Amino acid sequence: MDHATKTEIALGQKIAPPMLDWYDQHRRHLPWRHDPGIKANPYYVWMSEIMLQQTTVATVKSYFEKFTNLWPDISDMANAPLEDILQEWAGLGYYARARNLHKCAQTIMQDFNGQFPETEAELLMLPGIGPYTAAAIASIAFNQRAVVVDGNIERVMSRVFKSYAELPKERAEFYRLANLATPDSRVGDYAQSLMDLGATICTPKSPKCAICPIQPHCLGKLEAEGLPRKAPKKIKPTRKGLSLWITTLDGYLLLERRPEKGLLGKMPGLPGTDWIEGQEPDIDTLMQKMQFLPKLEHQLAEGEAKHTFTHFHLFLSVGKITLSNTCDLPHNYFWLSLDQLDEFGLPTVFKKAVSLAQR
DNA sequence: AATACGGGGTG
DNA sequence: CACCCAGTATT
Repeated sequence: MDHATKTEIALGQKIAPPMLDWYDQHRRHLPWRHDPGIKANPYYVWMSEIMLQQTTVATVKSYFEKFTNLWPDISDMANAPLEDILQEWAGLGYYARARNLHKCAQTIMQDFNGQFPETEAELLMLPGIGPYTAAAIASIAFNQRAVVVDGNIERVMSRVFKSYAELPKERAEFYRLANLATPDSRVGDYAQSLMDLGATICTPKSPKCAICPIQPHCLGKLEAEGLPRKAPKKIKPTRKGLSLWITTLDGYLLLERRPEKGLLGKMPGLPGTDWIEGQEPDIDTLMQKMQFLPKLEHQLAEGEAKHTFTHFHLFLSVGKITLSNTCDLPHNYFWLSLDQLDEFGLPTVFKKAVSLAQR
């Protein structure tokens, strides 16, 4: 399983010391990052790591501040209604993270007496915590040796060891290399130093090898920009859909709560058709679904909202309907006062549709 | 092993 | 526009 050569072992051991020195000198202040010598707040470490999954530091900062102000500790988060958490998560994406955040907080209150488990294996069993996050929390919050491997660290390892392993297929090879480089002490600082390095110096394009603290040991520096090797991406198909902007004369907008599973699960949104590849939106089926409304003739807003999800492009048109007043609704629909719309937490695709309807 | 799952920033 | 990002859960 672990067939490291003596050369690999020797190289691995050269990485942590200069990285920790560099971290001590260049450590960035981040809202969730504890000062040197101060104990980490596991709740902050957990919250930040969940938010940072596939999401940049710049994007996360304001969300982290908002969440820790609204819910200062794990019991506050566990007791909050899920709808409130989704409302505040809106715009950050990957909404299963928010649902799992809530579930995880409740699990920790019920099964762990409100205290985070400190081992990688226990953390791994919690909702929303996978191999990366379990290792990150164990090392950063509890100073346990754990092999932390994220996209940054894969890139740094591929370059330092000049590995031609291809992502995502050979992810295990980068774990093996990262293990060779992981020290036994200050593991949390070490993991964060590598991630900072990947974000600022060992970048995907135009890496700044000239100022890299481990450049003297780096085997791949001459071909850094070509590493790591990655499988070609699939092309995204294009889907089309129609959303409905249904308002009343007394100033309410019709919204629906989306199903728990699937895209934008449990988030609020404009009612509309399914989003389908290769055919026009199925308006007949939509109108049958909206039979509870007194009037169904819509007027098409000019243009389309364009939005790209992880695995498809969307062209969304908007049909406008004006009703004289509100009416009774099925349980997954609700009226929102237009006064509250601007600060209401809608997924970005629906924010775009709203701005189209309001033009 | 492959696919579903957001959105913003960058070159 | 394509690529990237402090990945996880499901199939």
